[in-house]
Amino acid sequence: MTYHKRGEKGLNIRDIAALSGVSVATVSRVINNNPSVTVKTREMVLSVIQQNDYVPNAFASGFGRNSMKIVGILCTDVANLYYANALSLLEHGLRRYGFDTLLYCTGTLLTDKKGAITALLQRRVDAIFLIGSAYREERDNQHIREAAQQTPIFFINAYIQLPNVYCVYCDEKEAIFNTVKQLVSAGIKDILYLHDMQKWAWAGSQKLAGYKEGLAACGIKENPDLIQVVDYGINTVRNRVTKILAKLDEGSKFNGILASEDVLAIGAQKAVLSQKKNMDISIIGFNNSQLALCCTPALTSVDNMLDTICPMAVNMLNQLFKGEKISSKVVVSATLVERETFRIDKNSHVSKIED
Amino acid sequence: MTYHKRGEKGLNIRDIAALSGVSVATVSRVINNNPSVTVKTREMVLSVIQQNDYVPNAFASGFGRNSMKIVGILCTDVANLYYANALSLLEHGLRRYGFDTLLYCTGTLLTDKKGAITALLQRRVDAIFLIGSAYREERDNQHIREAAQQTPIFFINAYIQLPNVYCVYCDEKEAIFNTVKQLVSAGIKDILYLHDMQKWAWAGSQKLAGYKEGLAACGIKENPDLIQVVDYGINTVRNRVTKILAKLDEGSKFNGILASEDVLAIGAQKAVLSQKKNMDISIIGFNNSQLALCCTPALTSVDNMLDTICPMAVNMLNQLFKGEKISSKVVVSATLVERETFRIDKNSHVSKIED
DNA sequence: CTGAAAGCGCTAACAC
DNA sequence: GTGTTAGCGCTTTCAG
Repeated sequence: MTYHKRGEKGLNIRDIAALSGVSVATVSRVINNNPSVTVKTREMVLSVIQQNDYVPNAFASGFGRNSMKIVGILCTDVANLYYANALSLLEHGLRRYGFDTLLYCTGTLLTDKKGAITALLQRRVDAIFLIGSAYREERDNQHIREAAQQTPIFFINAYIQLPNVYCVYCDEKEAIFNTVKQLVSAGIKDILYLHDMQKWAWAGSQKLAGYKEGLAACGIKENPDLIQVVDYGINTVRNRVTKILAKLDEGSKFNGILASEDVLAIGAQKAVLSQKKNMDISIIGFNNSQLALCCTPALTSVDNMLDTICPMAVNMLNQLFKGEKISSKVVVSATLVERETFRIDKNSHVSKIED
Repeated sequence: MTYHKRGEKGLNIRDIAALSGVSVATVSRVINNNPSVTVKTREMVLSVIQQNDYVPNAFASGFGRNSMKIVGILCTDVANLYYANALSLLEHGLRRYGFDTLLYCTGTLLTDKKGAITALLQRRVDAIFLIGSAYREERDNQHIREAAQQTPIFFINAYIQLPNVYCVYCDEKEAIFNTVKQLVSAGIKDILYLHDMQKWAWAGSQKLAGYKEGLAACGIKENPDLIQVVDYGINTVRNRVTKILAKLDEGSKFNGILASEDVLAIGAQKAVLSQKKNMDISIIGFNNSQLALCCTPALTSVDNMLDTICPMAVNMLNQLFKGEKISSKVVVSATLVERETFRIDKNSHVSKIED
């Protein structure tokens, strides 16, 4: 790290200025497309830049300008299709507005989540996106509050009320609520509800509440045996459901399965498919991921609208930077994507579900 | 963008120095855990930092140090599980070495791929990772060569020979070759090969070559009808295979399917499953993605070893920075993950495949 | 339209 | 051990 010497790292703006016989200010103007430069001068400088393969240093530039044109995105795990999808949508949107994306896969440990936010603050990112409700801590969100004092924070699919944080999410409680009603309208009244609670507490409890209230709204008494907390994973769910199916006759029975995640639904489906007897059980997943397309019969799934949420959040960021006022909370409704494991029309004679 | 004034952006190192009654150098030392500072002074400064919520500017720091501790990662599409997986593995590895990850999802257009590389160069990233063979252009890789003059480039699962670029990949040709041999040993001699050629030309042709050579090695004459170029997508493949199955009797027949991607294999599986007659067709996918677990029967798939490739590449980067010599090319062998759609033991009486 | 010069926040010689 | 100070490469006022 020898100092006081340069050149090994390529040319800088000063070199280009010298080579073009203009000042650094002019070169800077050319680089930044500042109109107040003669066409002649501009082309001159440009050609010097070309010929010398000059690559302006974006950080020095952002450093001077006090904006790095970078936003940080946090998710617990990109290898999970849901986050990968959200990330993909956000990244594309942000790039269109000229922002680069700094990615942090934090896992679910609080210290790591905090660490990522601190690092992002040190990087002086222009904004932070938090994907999923894993970033809304149950107890103490002080670190979010503090971070938001430095830079705007966007929650994707989670809600929390804090200054300078903006939440855009899908109403998953309502989504489950409606889905339950649709199942019931189709004559499916005994619904096994599968969810993985341990993480993402907030979203999990929202969905569960939707299930319970949905049943209540239909005048159905909830059966505790039909609410199953499972570990995330196809096989664990498969085993669990297989066991439940085995003692079906003994007590609780069900003719529908609603899961808080496609993976769980698929695990359940495998359990059902492996039964000897040909059971007619409707299954509905959640997230409408690619996985829902891979299983056979293809999984009907609740779409939590990442396609609309993510671009929306990006737009909001842009408006914010333009100085416009933006809402601190926007919530969109989910959509049921019907595939082979449940169809509204096929299962009932009501073609529309009324509220 | 008012200049010549500060404070609105928070404190800087000079403020902390003043508040602690020491010099900026000392504060810098404290921040960077430089041991040559009295415990007393250190704690003093630290407490001042704490009390004032001072957040050092990582860019100014990297700027001085001439390393941003950032690496750029390019992939064509994070929403694709394969890339998401690779990204996840790389990101984790890099973070352990203190690097942040700048993500670019470039798509497959050359201009966008070039643009991303240029942007990364402007960001002065410490290295660039390119995931997948989509970044190895068929004709002209001049931009890669030039970029590599500025910063080391790592290809993940692709090979190209250029100064300062390092390739770590899985020998997919060999993988397909061996798989064909295993199928044949199991008595499956008529193998429908499904691949999507249009993009990732290099990887695609490698695999195809593996298929052809595999057949040749087994003394089987290749049947052009059994080599199908398809578009990526479950349903398009499903339709294609359904058509082929329909006219099975007319000409070509097959009792095995080998696909260059799990998604294709799953599409084919759906076609097979929907046949009336109970067909015994072995299916093997490629990538060993989560999708392979979702379908029923679960898909046997070739694992191209991202789990070993990615950490390995990260290690190499680290060695490179430590000044050690690293190999410009490391290639690992694939592994066949047996699931329900094909089992070596079940299908043949050879428990081991000999070369 | 162009140039001179003062920063941006931090690092690392070098001197004490 | 600690302080002084000259940069890092670029932006932006302010004069001209």
